[in-house]
Amino acid sequence: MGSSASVGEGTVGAGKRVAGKGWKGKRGEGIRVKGSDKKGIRFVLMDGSELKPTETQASKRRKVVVERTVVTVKIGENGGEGKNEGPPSDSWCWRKYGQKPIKGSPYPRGYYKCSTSKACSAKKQVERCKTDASMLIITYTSTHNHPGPDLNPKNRTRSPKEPENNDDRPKVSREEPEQVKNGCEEEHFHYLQSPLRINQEDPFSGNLEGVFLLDEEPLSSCPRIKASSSSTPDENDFFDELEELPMCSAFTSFMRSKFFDEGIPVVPS
DNA sequence: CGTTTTTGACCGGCGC
DNA sequence: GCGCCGGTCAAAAACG
Repeated sequence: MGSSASVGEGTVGAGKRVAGKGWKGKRGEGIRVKGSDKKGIRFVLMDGSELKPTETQASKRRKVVVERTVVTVKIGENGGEGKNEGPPSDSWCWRKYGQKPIKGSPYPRGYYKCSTSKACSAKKQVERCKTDASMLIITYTSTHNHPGPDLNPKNRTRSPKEPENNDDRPKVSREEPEQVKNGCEEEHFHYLQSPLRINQEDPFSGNLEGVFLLDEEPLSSCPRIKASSSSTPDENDFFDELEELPMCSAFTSFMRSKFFDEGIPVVPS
């Protein structure tokens, strides 16, 4: 399926890259040494500090204390007029470091790291909604530990690689000729859902610090999504599942205003 | 030339 | 205890 799309865009073949040439065997020589520290999983605390598996109870539960913010966006079908202001959440530079097919989803998930600062542990995962390819589900993990790029367009001197707009999707255009030809579709997606901070540790813990906790994506809370996207039975099924999630419009409204006002929500310290 | 992307392999957690 | 799956790393290639 060379039609894999952007988020996952996957697919190798799709791209311009002539993979297949000498790509194999690169690691087959046993380069990877078991036990090497390269694989260290970092546990980022809500306050941005990091803990090493070996020195924290987190070693037992990887999801602990990992802050996550989920944003659902719709790839604009049109110019997305006013929305061009752009997603405040992505004024950062992201560098893709991996991609993996996800079970249950026809689209692969892309993994991005903040490239603004090497020391920054901020990451994000971008995947397409399994039921609606026009929708992107972006999950931000950790927070930026640096000032970050200036949100002012005139001051934005981010990486030369990224398109100067909403860079939620760093390079979709490179391998998604089909969409690209339509213009700037991907550059004008709309936010359908406010970002939500998810603390996977324990939804019931009292350690909220003003942060809302959710168990799943908030799609169900956004009527617009259903209204505009529900076009197939599958989707209904998909949303049906989500409807079980506890959400309230007041909450989303709050988050949305907060989000657009501050950009990427940062953990209050 | 430097940076980013691509992609297979590896690691570790979790479920059964 | 085993297998599955998600997440991350790093080499090589491509892009600007």
